[in-house]
Amino acid sequence: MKTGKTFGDTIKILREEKKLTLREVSEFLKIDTSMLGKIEKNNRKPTKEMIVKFSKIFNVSEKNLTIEFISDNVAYQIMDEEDFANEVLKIVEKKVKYLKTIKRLK
Amino acid sequence: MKTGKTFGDTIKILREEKKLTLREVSEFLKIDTSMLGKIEKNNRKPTKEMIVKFSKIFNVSEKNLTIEFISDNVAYQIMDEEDFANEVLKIVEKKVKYLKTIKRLK
DNA sequence: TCATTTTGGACAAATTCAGTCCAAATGTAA
DNA sequence: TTACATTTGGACTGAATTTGTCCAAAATGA
Repeated sequence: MKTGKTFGDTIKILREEKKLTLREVSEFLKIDTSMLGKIEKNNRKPTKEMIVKFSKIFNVSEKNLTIEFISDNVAYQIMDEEDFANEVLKIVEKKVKYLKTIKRLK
Repeated sequence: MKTGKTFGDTIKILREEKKLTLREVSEFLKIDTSMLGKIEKNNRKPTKEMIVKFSKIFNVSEKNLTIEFISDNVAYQIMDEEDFANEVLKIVEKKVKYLKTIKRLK
């Protein structure tokens, strides 16, 4: 699985590769067709359960799909704030290290 | 200004350095004392305006404070999902680059 | 043309979040 | 100890955001 542009793109590409319609996939996920359409357009977010099902129906790693999804959120969040994206990422790295240490101590 | 542990920590440290009480600072920000207390404990988020005022009253760079704040959000977001933090960060970097290109083209 | 898929607006329900109020706890100085 | 100020946190309200559905219009395509 390659990291396409956005999470929605990824899902759409996977779906088309398998020659499935929105209706078919949405039925499997037990959500509205329209909802799935919106997810592919990045204006609704999938739940964890949906991601699990996506990984099943498209036969891709659930972990990768999850990573793909989270990064999408983070990327958008960083982007629409300001132009500090790179600086932010550097600090985030430090913070993550810090928080992991904390976590390990508990 | 150094990057202390969390955004709340940073604010608290700055406040104490200036020997100001919660009441004094919250008055300046025009928010409830309790609200400020929660911000220092990271369970309420400051608005942009609050960050501007923080930077004024503590005499620190607004940009750095903003970066500090955004990174905090991102770090927590990444952390509490799963243990994929580092993988996520790598992908985010790519996505940000991608999104920036898009933005530039528009 | 007819049938199916895709798109997107409008909306209700659900969930999350901000901010305030207040009272209890903690600290401090005389 | 007393008196007073500061800090903390629970409970709550209203606002804002988000989710998911319904439906109809647009696109696709055989």
